[in-house]
Amino acid sequence: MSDIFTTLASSVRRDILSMLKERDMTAGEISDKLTVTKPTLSGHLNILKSADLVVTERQGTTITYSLNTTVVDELLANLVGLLSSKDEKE
Amino acid sequence: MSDIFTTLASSVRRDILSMLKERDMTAGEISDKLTVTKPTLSGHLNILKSADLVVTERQGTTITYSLNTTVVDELLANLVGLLSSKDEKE
DNA sequence: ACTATAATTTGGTATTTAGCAAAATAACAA
DNA sequence: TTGTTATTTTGCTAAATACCAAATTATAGT
Repeated sequence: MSDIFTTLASSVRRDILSMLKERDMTAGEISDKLTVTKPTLSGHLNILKSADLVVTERQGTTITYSLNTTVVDELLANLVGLLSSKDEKE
Repeated sequence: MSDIFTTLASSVRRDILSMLKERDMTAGEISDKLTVTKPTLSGHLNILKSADLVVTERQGTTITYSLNTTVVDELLANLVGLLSSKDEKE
């Protein structure tokens, strides 16, 4: 729960998540859409993977990244728990 | 929208938001509950204020902090927009 | 004006993070 | 095994962030 927020603190990583929300993509395809170099992108992908927000599957020389929808849904539930409510007194 | 995530990246700031979710508190009261020094806390409160997540009201020498519930609700809506859905094809 | 209390600002150091180029690894084909 | 493509790891520098102590501001009481 804790490091998910630091994971989301980067706009590059948020952009990646938005793209993967639409469709699965290889690292190269993601790289084509962003301005950072491939090594930099690879670092971001690693962070997303460590946070369990994405999963990977290798097909030959390419690696396809996809959203881990289960964890993303959990994250949203946690966010709502963190910030909403407060309705106890009114 | 962008810097709200960097604002939430700090556990100290998330703790402050959780506390303010329960009740309004002065800077001193918040400080009593946390391990950081007052100057450090003041910096965090400034960041929360700049992100429009909290509002302040001075009463004499004390300053009371409260959640800006309007903006917090907007934030939650944006988060859901960023991460959920993807249901277009299924 | 003087003192006390609450909170913030200033100035500085240390840790973390993001970024790149160059080198390395993985899978495959010839 | 040599070469090619896709991706990652390594090594490094620059920028951002967090933290604290000391100094400062703001308000109220005497």
